[in-house]
Amino acid sequence: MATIYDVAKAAGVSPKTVSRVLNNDAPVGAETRLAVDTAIAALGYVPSNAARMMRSNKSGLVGMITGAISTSQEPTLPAGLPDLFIVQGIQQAIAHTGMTLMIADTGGHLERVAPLVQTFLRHRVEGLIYVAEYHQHVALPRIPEDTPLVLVNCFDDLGTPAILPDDRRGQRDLVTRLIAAGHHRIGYLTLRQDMPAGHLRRAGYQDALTSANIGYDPEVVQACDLQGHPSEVQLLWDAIDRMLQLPNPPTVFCCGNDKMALRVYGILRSRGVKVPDEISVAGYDNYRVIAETLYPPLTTVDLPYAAMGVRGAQRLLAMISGEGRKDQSPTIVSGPVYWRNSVTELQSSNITKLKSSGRIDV
Amino acid sequence: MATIYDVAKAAGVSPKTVSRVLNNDAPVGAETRLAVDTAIAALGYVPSNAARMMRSNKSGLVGMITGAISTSQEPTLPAGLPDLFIVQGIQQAIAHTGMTLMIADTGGHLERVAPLVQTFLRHRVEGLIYVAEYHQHVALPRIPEDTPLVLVNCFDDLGTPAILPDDRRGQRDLVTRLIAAGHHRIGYLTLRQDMPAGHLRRAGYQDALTSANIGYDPEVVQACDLQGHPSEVQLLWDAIDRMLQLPNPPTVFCCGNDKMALRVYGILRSRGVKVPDEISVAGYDNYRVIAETLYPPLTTVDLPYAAMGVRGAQRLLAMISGEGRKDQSPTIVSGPVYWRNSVTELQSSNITKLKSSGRIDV
DNA sequence: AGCCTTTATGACATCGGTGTCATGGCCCAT
DNA sequence: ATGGGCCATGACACCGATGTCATAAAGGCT
Repeated sequence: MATIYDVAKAAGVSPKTVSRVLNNDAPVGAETRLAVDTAIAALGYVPSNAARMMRSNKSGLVGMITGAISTSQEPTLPAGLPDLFIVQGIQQAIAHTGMTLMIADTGGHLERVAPLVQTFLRHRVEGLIYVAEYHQHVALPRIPEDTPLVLVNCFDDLGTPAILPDDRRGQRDLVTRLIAAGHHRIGYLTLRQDMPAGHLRRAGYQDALTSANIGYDPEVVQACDLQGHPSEVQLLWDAIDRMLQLPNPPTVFCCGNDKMALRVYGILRSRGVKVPDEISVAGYDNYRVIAETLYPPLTTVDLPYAAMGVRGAQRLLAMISGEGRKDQSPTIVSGPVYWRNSVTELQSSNITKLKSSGRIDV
Repeated sequence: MATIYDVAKAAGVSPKTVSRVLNNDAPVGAETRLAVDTAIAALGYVPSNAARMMRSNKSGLVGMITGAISTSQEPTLPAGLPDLFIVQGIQQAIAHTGMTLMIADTGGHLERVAPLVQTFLRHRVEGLIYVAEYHQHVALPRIPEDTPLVLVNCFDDLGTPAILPDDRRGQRDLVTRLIAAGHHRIGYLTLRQDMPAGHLRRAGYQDALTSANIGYDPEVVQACDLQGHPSEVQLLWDAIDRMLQLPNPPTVFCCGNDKMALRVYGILRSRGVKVPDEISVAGYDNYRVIAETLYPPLTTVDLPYAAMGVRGAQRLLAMISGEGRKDQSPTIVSGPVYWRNSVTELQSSNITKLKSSGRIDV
């Protein structure tokens, strides 16, 4: 690979002048510049970042560690990966500043984080981002104080800056919208309550009911998430059966996520129940392959993964440039409700009001 | 950040001795080694890859460029991203060798490839991988001869090493299996024929018919892919309607991909047709969120994305170490058929025979 | 004309590691 | 005792950029 010395020799100038042409940080004669540019092109010269870094101590690198591109082969784990939109968001925001993103994967093994951090530190990354595959609590090994770190889709006990989805608000917005559409009996098939997403979404469900003065009825709420375990379908089927046989059955099934909604479609139709004519269905995540492909398309709440990635990168970049290093408050990102045809409007009286509040997407 | 000189001073030895301890490339006295290790720990020293690279000219970096993590915001494009399993495979194989993966994204704009390559070259990557989001032909800008390049999920006219899915064989295997299960009238809702996947899969469908001495009937084959255009559902609906009303209707619908199969489930059930009791459905891709979540689970062909990633990385690593640099033949990776409950066995006479041939997964 | 500023360029040191070579003990076989 | 070989260590140059300083020519001002 050609070096700056080769270029200098070919152009008949000093290496320093070549450097000046490259960086445009000092005036260079037009003729000289031309000679240098010609030599660069002829030799196919590309400056070495390593050498540049030796002096400037700026690597232009950001490291990202994730379990999201899970390397694990265990089929028990969810294999969805829309969470990779987070990576997309980060990439986009990082590239925008001319920095380069290095990525590494833990394969779900937290003990692999430390060596990966070590590798990144060797490359003198200017910051680190840790991305979790779903909203969760994490305990990372300690990372040197002077390397900024941002957590995305997860949080820890140390007040490390975190970017989190606003599950509670999202679910509240959706249910509020359902109520506005005339649904006052809202079945809720929840995720596991020991996961932040499950717990927060359910809280949002209750928030919406409370605001609308609708009582919370445990009869129409049931956890149906066994994390992909085969008996999950049976559990769902039974829950739906039970709720439909109530004297006052739900007019809509609100599902813990879109994947569950996909199952619910299948179950309802297998029972000969029409969606949405006889019962409405809503999901959560705006997992597009499901939500947009289902027929009818699914009403759901956007899990703003791409935006979270962008915000995470932005927050990291700010920390790199010295801003807000001590700010420990998490950044909560909320996504809009996507209102599609899986939900029937039972009455449209007060929807206009909601729309003008700006929280509802059409 | 501490340097090797700081460590040397703290340990009372020369920098070179510290280097020897770090690399274990020459004998060091036990006492000295201890002193150095202590100093390293005390100072939190991490060697600089940049400095190391200056001498050795080995960066330990591999660059990956992709349109797969598409940055584009255009909702017209598919937003599925199981193709990111390719990234997972690559990451896994690269990490295994101790190298580090840098990634960049074109956002679907081919003209952004050149500057990204430039960035990678500055970091002196030892090889490059280009990943496409779906099986396609590409024309990349020229890349310096001495930097190995591997294409994954795409190919070009220059004989650049490529890793491709065996769409033809996959579809042939699936249809062969359908025929063995007694399905002799096989409806095929294809992808666009101008895309390699569409064309090859259809060829595989014909291969299987031919082998089984079943005539190809254009009446039961129809392209139903408008790449997410809204009228796609209508097109599918009409095609299904038409085929079901034939005097001799199909006993199974073979779909161009799993996403289409998901739609077909919805359409069939909306028409009151039971899957699989009244008609069977098969997909392609083994897009797990769909295939495993659908009820009943979908029979499909695995698109071996993770394996393709691994193979791509392996091929690149081989080229980096000088092997097979001139080999222009593409690596074709095939995935197994996943036989699930969406297909009814009309007759099971000769299935055992097929199973023992090893091509069928149970 | 004389001085100061600006422009254009080069010499040289430096960043943090590692390859090369040299050096001084020590052990062992002759 | 003595020369050869191994062990343990250090001095020094070098990788490829760039920051600092020096220098020379050109242009502007009094």
